[in-house]
Formats: sequence, C-alpha cells, structure tokens
Amino acid sequence: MPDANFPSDAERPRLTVDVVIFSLRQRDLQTLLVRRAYPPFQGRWAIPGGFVQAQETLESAARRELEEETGVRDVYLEQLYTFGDPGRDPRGRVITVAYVALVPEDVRVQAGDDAAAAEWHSAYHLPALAFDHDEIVRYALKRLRYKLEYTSVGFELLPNEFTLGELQTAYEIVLGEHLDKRNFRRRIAEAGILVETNRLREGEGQGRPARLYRYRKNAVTEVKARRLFP
Amino acid sequence: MPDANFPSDAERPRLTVDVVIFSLRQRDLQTLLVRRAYPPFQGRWAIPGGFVQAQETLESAARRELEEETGVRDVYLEQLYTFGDPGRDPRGRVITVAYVALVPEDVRVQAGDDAAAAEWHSAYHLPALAFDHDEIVRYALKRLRYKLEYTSVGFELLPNEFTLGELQTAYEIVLGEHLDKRNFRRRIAEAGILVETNRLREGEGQGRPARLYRYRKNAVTEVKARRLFP
DNA sequence: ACCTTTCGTGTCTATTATACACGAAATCGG
DNA sequence: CCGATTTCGTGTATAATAGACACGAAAGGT
Repeated sequence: MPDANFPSDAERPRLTVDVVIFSLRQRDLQTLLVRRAYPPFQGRWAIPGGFVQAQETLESAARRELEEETGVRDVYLEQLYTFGDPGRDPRGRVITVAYVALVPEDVRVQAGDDAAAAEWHSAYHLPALAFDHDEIVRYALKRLRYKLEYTSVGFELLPNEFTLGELQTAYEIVLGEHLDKRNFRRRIAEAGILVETNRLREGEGQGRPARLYRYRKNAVTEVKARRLFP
Repeated sequence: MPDANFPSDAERPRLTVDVVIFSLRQRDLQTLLVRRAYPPFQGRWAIPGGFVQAQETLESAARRELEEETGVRDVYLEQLYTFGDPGRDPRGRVITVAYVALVPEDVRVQAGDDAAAAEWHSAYHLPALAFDHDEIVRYALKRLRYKLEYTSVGFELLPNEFTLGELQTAYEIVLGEHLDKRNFRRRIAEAGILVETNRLREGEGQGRPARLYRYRKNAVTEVKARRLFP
C-alpha cells in the first residue's frame, strides 16, 4: 500500500460505533433502542450509536455512547463485528463497528441528549429498525448465546449479588431452554467462579429465602474456552 | 445521531482491510507477508492489505487483496476484528478491518503489482511487522486454534483430496499438540463430514499408501458449535 | 397450626473421552 | 527376490462426564 494509493478526502468513509445493549428485565432479554429524531429513518427505532471522534479508540467511543444512554461505566463490552456494505446508510459510505454490552437490570435509562426516546424492547420481538440494525441485533443475540455456553459472561447480566435461582433463570431466558436445577448448580460449583456470601435474599414473596452469591471478577476470562453447559 | 453531527471531511478516517493468510507448508503453519516498498515502515514485513474502494463491501475488498497476492478465489475467509486505535498509523487515522484466510498448500504467490516481495513466514516465529500487524496475526492465530476445536475449518487448509494422516498432521501443527490416531479418526468418522474416494495417495515415499478423502462442502457450518476435539 | 412456596441437596445410569498395540500393505536395499 | 522398514488401518477396556430424577428444610400466608 504505497502512499500513492492513499485515498483522497472524498474517498474516505465515515465511521460509527453502535452498541447492542442487552439486559434482563421482566423475565425477558431486552435491548435498548432509541427513536431516531432526524432523517434518515426518522422516527424509527435504532440501536444507540454515533460517530467515532478524532482522538478516541473504538472501544472508548462505544463506552462513551453506552454511558450517554445508560449512565453506566465498567460494564461488559466486546466488539461484535464491523458492518460496511455500501448503501447501508443512504447518506453515503458509513462503516459501523458494532459492540455488545451487558448491563444488569438495575440500570436506568438516562434522559438522553440527542436520544429523543430510549426504551427497552424484547430482543425476541423487535420492531422495525433503522439501517441494518436488525441484522446487527440478531448477530449480537447469536453471539451472546454462543458465549453463554462457553464462558461465564452470563454473570454480567446480573447485579453484584444474586441467588442461584436468579442465575439459572438468566441462563434459561437467554438460551431459551429449561435447565435442570441440580445439574446446573453442580456445574457452577465445579467451575469455582462463585463466592458464597453470608446473606440471604429476604422479603421476596413467600418461600424459603435463597443464599446470595457474588462472582469472582476476572472469572470471565479464566473460564474461557471451557464449556459450562455442553 | 442527527445530521448536525455528521462529520466533516477532515474528521473522516481512512479504511483498510488487512488479510492474515494462513497456509500449511513445510510442516509449519505459515502466513504470507509482504515487504513494504514505501514509508511508513518502509522495508518492514506486513500482512497484505489495502484501502477499501468506494463501491465494494468489506469482504470483497478482502477477497480482492487476497486474490492480488495469491491468485486464489473461493477460499475460506472470515472477518477477524477491527483495529482502530488512533496512532496505529503515523499518517493519520486509519481503521483496518482484519480478515483471516485459509489457503491450501498448493497455491503459489503471484508476482504482485505493488507487493515488492511476498514470502511465507512461520506464524510461530514472525519477524518485526509494520503497524500493529503483530497483534493482528497473534489474534488471528488464537482465533484459528479456537475455531479448529469447535468447527471443521481445518479442512480449508488442505487440498481437495487428502489422507487422514495429512488431516491429523494439519490439526497437530495448528493446535501444537499430538493427537491420538485412533481417537482422531473415530471423531472424524462420527462427524460424518468426509467422503471416501476410491483413490489412494501413491508414490509418497515408502509405506502403505493411504486412502484419499474429500470433505463435504458446507460441512463447516453444519458442524458449528459442536466440539470436534474436546 | 397447617398449607403453600421456594430452597437446597445426592445417586444411579448413560454417554463420551481416553489410553493403548498389532497385523496389513506398500517401498527400499542388498 | 526376499527380508527390513515404513506407514496404514483398526477395536476394546477403563475413566470421566453428562443427564435424569425426588424430597426434606425453611420461610410466608391464612
């Protein structure tokens, strides 16, 4: 790639990051959508995103967008895929680097600046989305399920302390299948990624209260490449 | 993302694709490197790549670069990751979408146009590379190993017809560990992704000639998410 | 007090992974 | 041409892992 080939300004694309933000709420896997206030696709739902600024990395651009929408920092974020078909944006060549974020249920959507309205929508029943965002969300869901089976990212969808029942429910919602309680708990125990607290989940309706657990930070990487639920 | 935020020309990055081309040669996993003819990093080895043109998709840009270097079409190619740290290219903001290609041993490097010299180098002992290309190749290798264990991409590194011994050797070279012959063959057989031919590998030194196999196209996707070698 | 709800636990069976050795079919060399 | 050498192709026994399955304990509700 000699300098002679270095592209002129006109040939430069524009670059955005878009973030698929997953969260478990109302016993459903949901993703945060914003309603577009301007053309193109004015009024349509879209996943949050924006242009990458001059001096930021792709990941910090994604974290900035995420924080603008949800106010959260220090959550799980990974690069998903880059979408760049010519024609995916009617304004010209726009390449987007898509990210996936996992946030716990207690996160509240902020009163966004340019995000006219931000709402949670079921990842399983999406409205019509702007651009190729439906493709991006579908791919994100596929990746989430895949990683849930091979790593322990699932914990990122839960608050700091959680019961084993809540953890199992989280897995069941994302994977879309029922899991055996005893086998599930055995695998979690064998993986050694949980620390038992001495507190119990109190006042959650009737029934015996469940023990609360916390998960060891960095567990995500340590368990990598080992199947939790074969 | 209102139109008001639409970036001016000066804020647009440049976009390249870079392709990590893996091949098995001389009982080694090798990757194709080109020597840079112009600054920056003039004279250094780099992975093949170039700017994305106005009306092509990212994948067709990667296939174009691949074909320019090796002359091959219709080989395995997948998007790896997008690298975009500011400062990764001294000429300004350049984002690169990295791809991984797997080519069989019988492809010959072409007399490249702008690629002054193209050579195969062991993926395990790389020279100093331009830009962040060492990071890209290391990540590509990690991904290749990972996928080899969970899918059947390994066949893409072999010619159309191959013996089971050659297949096993391919896996051993990439994974860097010895595999048991009988267990290996049993798994391959159970996966049902090979078709036996009635031909034998003749004239390869001494020893009993081995049967040649072909693999079913599309097998890669079918076996996905099922571990071949747990 | 008793009924209902949720929690927490262990064993037996089936499946899957691993370790391991030798006769068959070809080439090479004297 | 015949024995030595090389590579091919195959099966079984054991260990590890996954899956199915039920009931007493601890709380709240009436």
